[in-house]
This record gives sequence, structure tokens and C-alpha cells, in this order.
Amino acid sequence: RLRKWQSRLRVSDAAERNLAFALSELDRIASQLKLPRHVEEEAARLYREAVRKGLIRGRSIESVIAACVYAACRLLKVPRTLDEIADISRVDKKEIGRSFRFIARNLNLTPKKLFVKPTDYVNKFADELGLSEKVRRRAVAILDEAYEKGLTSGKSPAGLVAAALYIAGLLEDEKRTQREVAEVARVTEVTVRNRYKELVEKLNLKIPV
Amino acid sequence: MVDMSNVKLRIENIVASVDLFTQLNLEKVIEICPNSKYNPEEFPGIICRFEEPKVALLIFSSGKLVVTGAKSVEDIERAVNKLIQMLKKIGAKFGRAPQIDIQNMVFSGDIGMEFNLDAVALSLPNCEYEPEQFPGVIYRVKEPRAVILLFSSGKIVCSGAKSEHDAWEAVRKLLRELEKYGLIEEEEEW
DNA sequence: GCTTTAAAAAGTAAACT
DNA sequence: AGTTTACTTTGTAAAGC
Repeated sequence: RLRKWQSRLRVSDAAERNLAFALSELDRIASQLKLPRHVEEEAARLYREAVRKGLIRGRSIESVIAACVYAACRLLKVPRTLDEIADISRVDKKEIGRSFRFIARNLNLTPKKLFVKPTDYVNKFADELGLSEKVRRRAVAILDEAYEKGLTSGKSPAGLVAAALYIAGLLEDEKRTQREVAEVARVTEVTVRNRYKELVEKLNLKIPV
Repeated sequence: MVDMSNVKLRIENIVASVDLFTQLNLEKVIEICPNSKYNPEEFPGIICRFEEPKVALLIFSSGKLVVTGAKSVEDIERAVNKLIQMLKKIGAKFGRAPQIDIQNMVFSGDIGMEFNLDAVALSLPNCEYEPEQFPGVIYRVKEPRAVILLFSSGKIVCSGAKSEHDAWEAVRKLLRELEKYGLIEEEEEW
């Protein structure tokens, strides 16, 4: 009897310790990424639900916390790339991505709920690049037309937004280099060039020389 | 009725497990396998490649094998028989015919139509689509058990099926779902 | 869970020219 | 700016850590 009681105490002790560790890790990530409080709270809620459903089994607490942060950002439309989260997490991007897909499947986080409009990324990247409202609107128009013409399926949203901002910058005479847009979007210059090439060709854009 | 007349499937890879029902001394086996690799510290089996038929074999001391890379079941049988002839030269005894089980067949294919994967992900239940991580929609079919990767070009990859018939059934089920959610006839309405 | 093996899809990354 | 090679995803068995 006493033994059983003690083991239950031990189990809840471990569970509490794990939760405390998880929440401190969440705090660390949230403050470094300067996430709004509601995003951090949503990530904590997702984590508790994941624990309740036994989704942590076989995964590290850190990868699940990072995955919950990414999921909360997507759910609440607060753009953050997986790379930004992976940079400050101890686990790599691949592992966080796996945990993210696993919790998304099991917490019914459908693609619809997780969908973030390219527009939201436009504003985030444009903020970091110091681009005007005019350039942002032009970039969104380019992205909308690209979507209508079926040029976006399967492509990295970050890469598309980076190229759209690069083009919009050229068209509105607020040029940013490929290197600059690639850096804020966390994609390579080659990806910016590839998307740029396709958008300019298929949307018949005239780039001023 | 689902129209499968424009759908194509092609075998790309077959994985089979084999039991030779004989214990093997791997130290002796490596000496007769030309292009082979054996590092028990990193992997317990011998990794051996045949050029004809073109397959890769994993050979274990229990006498069990894994044959991968084959394009037909016949290739697997030929590879197993070829290995048995080689093993006989180093004194291995075979009292009965090997047991071959097909474990996985991978197909590449084409549905013959382009897709707006955002639209597919929004309406098709139980699918995954994370273009930042992988360009295709991942769709799992329960019965027959298989997974289909669907790309915007309409090209597909079907893996996990245990027969060509199962792969076709899995693709048929995906098409039924796509049709059910109005994702098939689209062509202009992106 | 991991280790190793095979092959395709289409996108992106890393390393070069 | 563009090429080559390599890696992302899916599934599967083997023996052992």
C-alpha cells in the first residue's frame, strides 16, 4: 500500500519536474524570439495537451516544446520560421519538424488551422528590411497573381515571399539585394534567384535596368 | 466512378526479407562477396551489391537477408539463387527452399492532372502538407496500407504497398477522396 | 528509438565554377 | 548567375544497442 503510494508520488514528482523543465525551456525560447504572451500561453497549452495525450513518449521534451512554439506561431499567425526556432533550440530542425508534424496530427491541427497567409510573412520580412507600404502591397499583388497562376504549389512560402519582396523592391525603386532578402527569409540566394526567375518570366514582369 | 485510365504507375523499388534457413559465418561470406562491406560495429549485416540483377543485399549471420533495389519479384528470386550458389562454394548447406516475403513496393506514377496543393490540404481529410519542409502532400491509406506523396504536377510516389494490386487500390482510394471533395475537375479554377 | 539499404517525386541547401 | 551533388519526405525487413 505504502509502496504504491510512494511510487505514485515519485511519478507525479517526475511529471512535475518535466513540466517545470519544459516551461522554463518555453520561457527561454519565447523571450529570445520576443514572442507575444498569448503565443507563449498557446504553446504551453499545446504542450500540456500533448503530455495528457502521451505524445511525448519517444521524443525529447525540448523538441516537443520547440514544435509547440512553432505550432502556436502558425495557429496565431505570428510568423516565425522553423530555422529561427531551431537556432536557439538544442535539437535540430529535422527533429523539431518531426515533432511538429506528430503533434499536429494528434492534436487535430489541420493544414487549415495552421495556414499562414504569405501576407503575414511579407510584413515580417519587410519590417526587417525596412521596406515601405508600397513595396509590401506590390509584393502581395505579385504573390496573389502567382497563386492564381499555380506557381506556388509545393514551393517554400519563405522563398516565394523573399522573391516577391526582391522584385517589388526593384519595381518600386527600393532595392534590397538578393543576399538581404534571402537572409531575413532564411533561404539561400539561389532559391531567391530561382523564384525570381520564374515569377518574372511567368508573370511577364518588366524589371527596370 | 473513378477514372483511372490516365493514371500511370511504375515500380521503382521492391524490398523483401528472406530466410535461407542456415546459419552463416559472415567472416567467410565477405571473402566471396566482391563489392561488400562489413563493419559489425556499425551494422550487424554484410552489405553486398549485385550488378545483375541490380540489387543490394543485407546478409545476416542468422541466414536471413534483406534484398532491396529490385524492380521485379523475379529479380529478387534471381538474386537469392545467385547468393545461394555463391554460399554453396564456401560449404553452406541448404536443406530447404528459401522463404521470400515482399515487404514493401515503391512506385512512382502520374495522375495526369495538376493540383493546387493548398486546396487539396484544405479539403482532403487526414493529409499533411508542409511546403516549407517537403513539396508534396502526404496521404495515408488505411486499407490497403500505403502512403502516397502527391505533387503539384500530379506525379505521385506510392510506398508501403505489398503488391502492385494494393498500390493501384491505394491510388484509387486517393482519387475517390479527391473526387469526393471536388478536387479532381479543377483545371482553371485555382 | 538508432544503425544500413534501395528508389522516385520536387524543392531547397551547400559547395563550387 | 548557374551547376553539381546531396539532402528533405514516404515505407520496410534484418540484429543489436
